[in-house]
Amino acid sequence: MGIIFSRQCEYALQAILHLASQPRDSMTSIRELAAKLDIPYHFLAKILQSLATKGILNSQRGPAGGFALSKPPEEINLISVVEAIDGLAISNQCVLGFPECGGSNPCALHHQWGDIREAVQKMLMNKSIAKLSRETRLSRT
Amino acid sequence: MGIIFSRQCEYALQAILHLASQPRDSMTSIRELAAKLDIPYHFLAKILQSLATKGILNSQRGPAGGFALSKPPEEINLISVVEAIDGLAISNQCVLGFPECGGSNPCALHHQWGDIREAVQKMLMNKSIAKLSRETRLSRT
DNA sequence: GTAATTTCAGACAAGATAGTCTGAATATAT
DNA sequence: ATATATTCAGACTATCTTGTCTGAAATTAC
Ligand code: SF4
Ligand code: SF4
Repeated sequence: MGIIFSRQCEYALQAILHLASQPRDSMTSIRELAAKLDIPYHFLAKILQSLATKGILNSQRGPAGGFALSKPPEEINLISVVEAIDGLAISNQCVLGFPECGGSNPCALHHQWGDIREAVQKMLMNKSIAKLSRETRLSRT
Repeated sequence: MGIIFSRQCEYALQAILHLASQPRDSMTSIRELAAKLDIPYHFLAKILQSLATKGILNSQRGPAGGFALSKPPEEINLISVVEAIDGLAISNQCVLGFPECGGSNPCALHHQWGDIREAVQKMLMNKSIAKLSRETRLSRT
């Protein structure tokens, strides 16, 4: 697992970020993505397939086929990607791992963690792929 | 894995929290801790041993033996526990999982994630076990 | 000194996540 | 039609995390 997202989720974000930098009408193959991003081919394949069935990507078979964003990058925010791969545990579960404690009788950490969690969610919701891609291109070669 | 800390780390925090609620000079056995917190006995044993070798807990063998905090709970902050179990990855690694990117040419997420990361660290550093235990006792039964 | 109770140490098993492999289905180009 | 390039589907392996088991070493009580 990555630091906060699963490995799969990290790969998904990286891939989508790359797709956003490509011309909107073109398809990008797994082969190319895997090579550029240095992600295991077949592992990436599964992740992309999963994103396709969830409606985030379009897929096209055959030569010149591949994947592309299903919506303009302005309309895709990070949280929808995270949710598609990792689910919503990050929004609900307890940081300390206490089993029976939804927050009805919150401990000291709950509020402070709540603030942080909110910040994360806001960040993920407000950041569209478009924004992120634009800013990323500025700084990463 | 838990949501942000490993399962081990969650258990460690729970155990330490419980130890902080016990009289300072008494020892608490693994058996008792495992039962009260509903944590697998031998798994907890390893975690406590690990915390003992790292100097966070004292241990005592034989009947009436067990574990106790090595320092008054005011002097133990959460981050030292997290560091002992999970290491410092949370402080250093990239959220997106990009390999070669320590932040020298940061992407758009880096700064925002940086803010959040700082908030987490501040929270973990400022919250002593004593504080947390006190406030926890108020709200949990 | 013997029995009981505990931590300590390390091997082992189970489960989850990550990654690999093979082949079928589909689309394109010649 | 045939060859080629791709996604699609699913079984399989590897690795890491979590959890279990067994027995030794230490301490206390009698
Ligand atoms: S109140 Fe504390 S223990 Fe309960 S869910 Fe919130 S952070 Fe976890
Ligand atoms: S700049 Fe972006 S990609 Fe690089 S370490 Fe920071 S968050 Fe990760």
